[in-house]
Amino acid sequence: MQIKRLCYDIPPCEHCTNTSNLFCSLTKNEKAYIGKSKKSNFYKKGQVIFYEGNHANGLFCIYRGKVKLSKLGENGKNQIIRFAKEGEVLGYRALLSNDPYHATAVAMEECCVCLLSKEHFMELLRKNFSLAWDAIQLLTRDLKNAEQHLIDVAQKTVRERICETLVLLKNTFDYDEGTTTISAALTRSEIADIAGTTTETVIRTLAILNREKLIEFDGKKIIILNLSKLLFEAGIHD
Amino acid sequence: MQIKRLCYDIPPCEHCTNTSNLFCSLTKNEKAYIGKSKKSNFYKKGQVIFYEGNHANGLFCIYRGKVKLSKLGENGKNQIIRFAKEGEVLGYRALLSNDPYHATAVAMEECCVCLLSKEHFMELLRKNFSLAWDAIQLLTRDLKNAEQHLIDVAQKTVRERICETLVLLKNTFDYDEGTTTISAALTRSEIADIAGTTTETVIRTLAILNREKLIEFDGKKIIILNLSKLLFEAGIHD
DNA sequence: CGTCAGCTTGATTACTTTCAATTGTTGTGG
DNA sequence: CCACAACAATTGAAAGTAATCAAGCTGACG
Repeated sequence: MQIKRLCYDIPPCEHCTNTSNLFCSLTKNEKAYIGKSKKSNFYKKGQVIFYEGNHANGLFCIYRGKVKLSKLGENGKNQIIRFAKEGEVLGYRALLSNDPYHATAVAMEECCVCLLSKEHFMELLRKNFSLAWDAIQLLTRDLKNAEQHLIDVAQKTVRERICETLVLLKNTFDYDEGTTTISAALTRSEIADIAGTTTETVIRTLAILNREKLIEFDGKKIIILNLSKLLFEAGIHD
Repeated sequence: MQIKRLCYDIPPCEHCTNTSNLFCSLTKNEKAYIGKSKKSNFYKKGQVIFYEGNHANGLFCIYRGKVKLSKLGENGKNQIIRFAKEGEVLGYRALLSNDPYHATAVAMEECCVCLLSKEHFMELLRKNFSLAWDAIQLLTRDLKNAEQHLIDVAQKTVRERICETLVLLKNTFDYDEGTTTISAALTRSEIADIAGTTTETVIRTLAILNREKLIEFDGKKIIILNLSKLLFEAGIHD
């Protein structure tokens, strides 16, 4: 039972070994303060951590696991906005702008997520410039990514977008130890929801990329055989 | 000569009548501080205020005029990211993340833009929580818009996107006094760069919308005849 | 008055989606 | 452990949508 294993050993925030991108510049005391009313929750694959449109009452910090953030279009179609993994925070945007959550967060695998109280977080934010600064850095990063993603979707062909999605998955989740197998196993329909296309087109395109020896399949997982060619095909020429 | 008229009367920041979305919570003294080394510049239609990729050495604050922010895709095609008008700031994202400008800013008409020194801004930011807070609010707003725009481009048809673009233009620039004529005159190719399509398709679609009595043309400008139907066609059902 | 940029229209082509049908996989309860 | 249900992947054919290419038009401006 993987869930049992996860239950062990969730340290208090001040001893958390995750290098959180939001709390990295806090002192031990500050971390302890923010974690005062920490609640750790477990989610199985597919379970929802929060729903788009619902009231935001806390900050989620991923202790273990991968999470996908998605948003519904007017027509009911899902669009995956971004991913988050160990050490990353969720829902900070909603807290900062005092809006409802703008996206739905779903566990992609067994997850352990800590919920930090809105009050403690906001309190510390007011007093601590470096926390506000880190929040700004996070926002600028997300904004940059969102704008880049926008241009990609608007201008690239489906094939390019799918190649780029594979690169994104590799960068976000890394390879399985010692291989070039992307460590996250997504469904074709999830890949479609990132690239902004349909399941069928993803299947056909992946089959072509496979025939072209750019990728290979290992069960549900995807092995990258030729990363540089994939980058080229994705229209990424840096 | 409109440019001559604009030259008159640019007040120091502490007496600026624009309700800036970034400086609204500053005191007079703080505004004076930030405006210490203010330089006001004039741009004619089509002139570039800053280029994507160039080093960011100051904060631009629009005193008069409208500006478009665009970004190049890998294939060289332009994508208009957003617009800005009187009172809005440009380039704050680059300053905050210490990156180069991520977009190119072009004057859409006669503009007067004040350049505030990076040092004074950053200095005040460090000392003044309410300024940092306003920056956070601005970032969350832009992020929300970017994500919404992403979903629109990814999921809507060209027709929906063009309808939505017209609504966006109306919301951003308002009508000409006492009419339903969108006050900004964009080229078809600019509209295409917002909606993520081609000039020809914009022309064809606008012609159809015209035939359907949703819009009308007044020279280069577009008159909205039926806003609620346009909203519906844009897939905006709030 | 010529030129240049923007606008318009038509015809063709390419790409993607949609629909439909089939097979494969996984997890659950009897 | 098997049967079954639910979900995921696959394949093919048909339909639609928008991009591309090519050509002519219009209006502003030096």
